[in-house]
Amino acid sequence: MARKISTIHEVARRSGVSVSTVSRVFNGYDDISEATRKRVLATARELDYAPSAAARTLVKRRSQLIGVVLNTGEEQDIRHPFFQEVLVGLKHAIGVAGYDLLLFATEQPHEYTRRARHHRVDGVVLMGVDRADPELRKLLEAGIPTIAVDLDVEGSHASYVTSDNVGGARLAVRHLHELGHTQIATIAGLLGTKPGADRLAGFRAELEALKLKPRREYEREGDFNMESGAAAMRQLLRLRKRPTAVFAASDLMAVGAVRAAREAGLDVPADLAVVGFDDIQLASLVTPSLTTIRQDKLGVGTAAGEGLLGLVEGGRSKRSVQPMPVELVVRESSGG
Amino acid sequence: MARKISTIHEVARRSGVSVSTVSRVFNGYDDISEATRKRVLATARELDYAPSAAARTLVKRRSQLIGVVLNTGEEQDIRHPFFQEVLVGLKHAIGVAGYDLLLFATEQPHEYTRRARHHRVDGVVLMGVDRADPELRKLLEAGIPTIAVDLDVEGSHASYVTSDNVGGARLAVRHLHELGHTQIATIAGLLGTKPGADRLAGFRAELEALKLKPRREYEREGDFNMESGAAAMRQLLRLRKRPTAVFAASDLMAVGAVRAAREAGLDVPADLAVVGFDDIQLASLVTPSLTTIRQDKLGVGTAAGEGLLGLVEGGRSKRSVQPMPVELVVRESSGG
DNA sequence: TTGTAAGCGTTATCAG
DNA sequence: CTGATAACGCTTACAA
Repeated sequence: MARKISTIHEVARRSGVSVSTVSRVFNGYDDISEATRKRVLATARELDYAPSAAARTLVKRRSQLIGVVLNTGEEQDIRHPFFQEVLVGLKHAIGVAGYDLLLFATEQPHEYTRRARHHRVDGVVLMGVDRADPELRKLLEAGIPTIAVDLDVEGSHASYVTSDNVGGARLAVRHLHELGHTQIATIAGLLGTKPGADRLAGFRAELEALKLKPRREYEREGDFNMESGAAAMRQLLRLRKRPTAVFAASDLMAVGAVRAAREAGLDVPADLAVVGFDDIQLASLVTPSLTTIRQDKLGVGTAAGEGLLGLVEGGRSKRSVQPMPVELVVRESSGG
Repeated sequence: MARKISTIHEVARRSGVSVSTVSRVFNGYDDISEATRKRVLATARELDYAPSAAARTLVKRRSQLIGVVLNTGEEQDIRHPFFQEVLVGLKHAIGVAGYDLLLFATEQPHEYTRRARHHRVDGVVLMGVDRADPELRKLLEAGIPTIAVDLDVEGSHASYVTSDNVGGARLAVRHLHELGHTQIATIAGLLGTKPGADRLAGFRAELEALKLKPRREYEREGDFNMESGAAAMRQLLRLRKRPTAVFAASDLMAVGAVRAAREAGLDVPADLAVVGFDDIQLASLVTPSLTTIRQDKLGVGTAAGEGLLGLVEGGRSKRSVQPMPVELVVRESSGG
């Protein structure tokens, strides 16, 4: 039933011109008489003609496609609403520039460099990719413009975008300090990830800036998920000098921490102040609502898209990596 | 820096065979001597050869690409984690079959039929598309295999997938009834959408099956979001004979309803039992935790992918539309 | 079992 | 301003 797709030849024939003329019209050249342009456009509309992306890619050697690697780990990443919003921002940014997104789906574990070449994508966005992924090196070596999210890759054709994790962590600690807390602990995210490491760094930096005594036992590593937050909190509560405030590197861990504290008979925020990170939807809906550091997820996606287009079109965009601004959102859990 | 992409000709030359032989090897034909196959594969690996998708698409007239229309409305859809999970399921299902996803990003409002032809996608998945979208008709007429999510399109090359909304609503009502409730209200979703309409239909059907008296004033329409749930609840509470239980057609509306009830001084579930729909992440994390109808979002995505591949590869898959099973998850808000 | 050659639908170069 | 024509990289009869 699929109506036959019409080609440039038909448009040419039906409007009495050559294919090159049609091609020129469709590529916006201006050395075309207004009359023929109109005629061509008209018959094209009649035939519902759409140029073949494949043919075009073949000769122009670029596809107007941006490849997206979205590692949806067994369970973890999927649950994280983060990527969805980033994707929306990305889609918008590259859409206005006339590109479409190619989401690599084929299951070959991590063969994305080959697939990028296969489709001749003009650039690649990496999301949820592990820094240890061996494909990463291959991709960078291939010279394909690349932007990673939350992973610090750099090179002449590669860059990354991430939120201001250090600044956000400092904001959180400062907030707690202003509330009078001096025994502030942290539940860090996976330290193998850039956000995990940076948020811990920010935590330490602000402690130092505030001249608060750093204590190793006040630093616990989680995996960004709720259960790990609860586990870490239980350990913190076992300390002889337990913290009165805790900065969790994700909202989910913060929720876990709150639960663990309550199970131990503590009141949040009266006995324990908690600050999270991300400002995911549930942050405002749990009880107590979560004070947190808001990431601009849409903005991260937009920045990734624009940064990538810079690399793709403008040659290397020398613009250094600018972390995306974050914002402290005060709610109940910190008692602020 | 981008290393030149090697072509089939180079592979052919370097391994001393013709291009057609290389082509045969890569297309898995078996009329190739084991010796040459090995040789070809070896040099291909050496050159890091990846066949050109564009060239292949041009001659085979199919792209191994599935187009995805993901309407991320100004705010609403984005916030809904639903699509992310469906996308993951879809990606997996079509990935194992060797397809990739093409996410239409270009901003032309709804020109997706043209874009589908432009890229010669083998099929299209529609998500978040409005039933009134004029492009919808064009797409179906174009004869491109299409599967919609939560939108009942049908045709020789089109079908859809959705959860068992009617059954889910009935489950919810029955649960409330078993708990002793007889004054059960509903906060429906947008009735212009398939899930909204079906959940209301299920609500009514179960009421009738249970021989409960239907009351028009116990039916309120929301828009799936929290605030609309709260607003609807406030109205329900104003009735002289207020309901003792309410089935909300989304978890977000259920949360809104709970809040409104509490603001009115009612206790949930003691004074009012609430059941939601979806089982999004926050359902288990709010207080009280939400009794709800769980949708298998991943399953919806997988079903969409498999159904589409059926249409694409097997010709029209005559399999009638099977709603995806849902499940009652009992938590605190219903007092169950 | 393998090679030759004609497309697939565009764009780009070169004439006119 | 417009038309031929040679690529672009691959698949597929058709030969050998």
